[in-house]
Amino acid sequence: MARSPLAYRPHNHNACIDAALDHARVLCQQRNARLTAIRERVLALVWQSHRPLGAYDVLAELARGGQHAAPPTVYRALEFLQQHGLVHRIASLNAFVGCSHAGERHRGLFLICRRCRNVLELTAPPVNAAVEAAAGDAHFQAEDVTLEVSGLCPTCQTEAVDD
Amino acid sequence: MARSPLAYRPHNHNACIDAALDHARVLCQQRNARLTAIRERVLALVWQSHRPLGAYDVLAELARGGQHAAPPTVYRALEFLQQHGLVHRIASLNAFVGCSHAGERHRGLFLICRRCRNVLELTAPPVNAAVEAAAGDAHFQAEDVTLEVSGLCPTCQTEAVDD
DNA sequence: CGGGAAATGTTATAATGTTTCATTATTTCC
DNA sequence: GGAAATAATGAAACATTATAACATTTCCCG
Repeated sequence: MARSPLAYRPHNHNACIDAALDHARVLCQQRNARLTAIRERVLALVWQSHRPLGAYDVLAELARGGQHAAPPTVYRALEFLQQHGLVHRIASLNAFVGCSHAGERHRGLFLICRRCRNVLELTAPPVNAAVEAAAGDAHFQAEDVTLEVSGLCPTCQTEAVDD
Repeated sequence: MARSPLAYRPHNHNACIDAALDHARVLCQQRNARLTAIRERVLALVWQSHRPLGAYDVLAELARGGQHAAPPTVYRALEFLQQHGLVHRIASLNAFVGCSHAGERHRGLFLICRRCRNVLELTAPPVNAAVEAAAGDAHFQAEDVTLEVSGLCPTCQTEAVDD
């Protein structure tokens, strides 16, 4: 049997964070975008886990680190990170998650476990093709796609009692 | 060339509303669900157009009709309507739209025009199949799917200057 | 170094959604 | 029909998420 995706298994998550930060630094340098201290800090916080983090959770984490900030600061940082494809907003949760395909130009599909709340981001070309086709049939010009699937991850299926 | 979908064209919209209300009444009767005055009123308001309506918009419309109501009233009505598949919540807009496939047990796909804000609901089995397949590959047990496509509807494509 | 753009700080407020408890309506069952 | 149980609504307060507006600082570039 295949192993569960990384996001759903225990793993050395510091490696995830470091990789994401390194990647972000490179990307921003290439684009002449300024990955300032706050932006980097917010990115690190979002990557603290594979669970989406609300803007006010980020705020609270900043405060825990002794860094006072007001909502606009966090929203601005998140907006920057989104624009550069470093985080995604999960509309169904009003929360943000690190992008695991940063820089790749992709259309993400998110598998959100309702039990452990971990999120796995997939790139599924057949899904995108099918969506494009459906939109095309309706003569609709697609720009952005929000595709979020809620359910149970492999780990939680085995123990879910239906909570 | 095929005509645009109904939602994007001028049409006798009162017919939409009436059909939706009739359909809702029948469905609720079959299910022993109580389509109370408020619920029916909210459903009618949501169907006022093919544009999603926010909960507070519904509230304002109720007020315009002389009917005082507090937020929970509206949220409760919307929740009931959702549970019975009579309206859908559009997560990316925090708003609600009438379901055009009420009672059919379906998984909707929403085409949201960013210019005129009309929404067309589609049922696209190939899309659902592709999503299921992608989730299955990740051993993920899908329950709910949020699939919202933002872009330009046929009508607005011809005149969109990029606003 | 100085001028301009970008980023951040700060305060206030808007928009969206929920909790809680009281009250009223509706069904059920004798 | 009438009492008990259940479902629905009313009402007030509050929690959460997001933005507006304007002042200040930082950074880049010449």
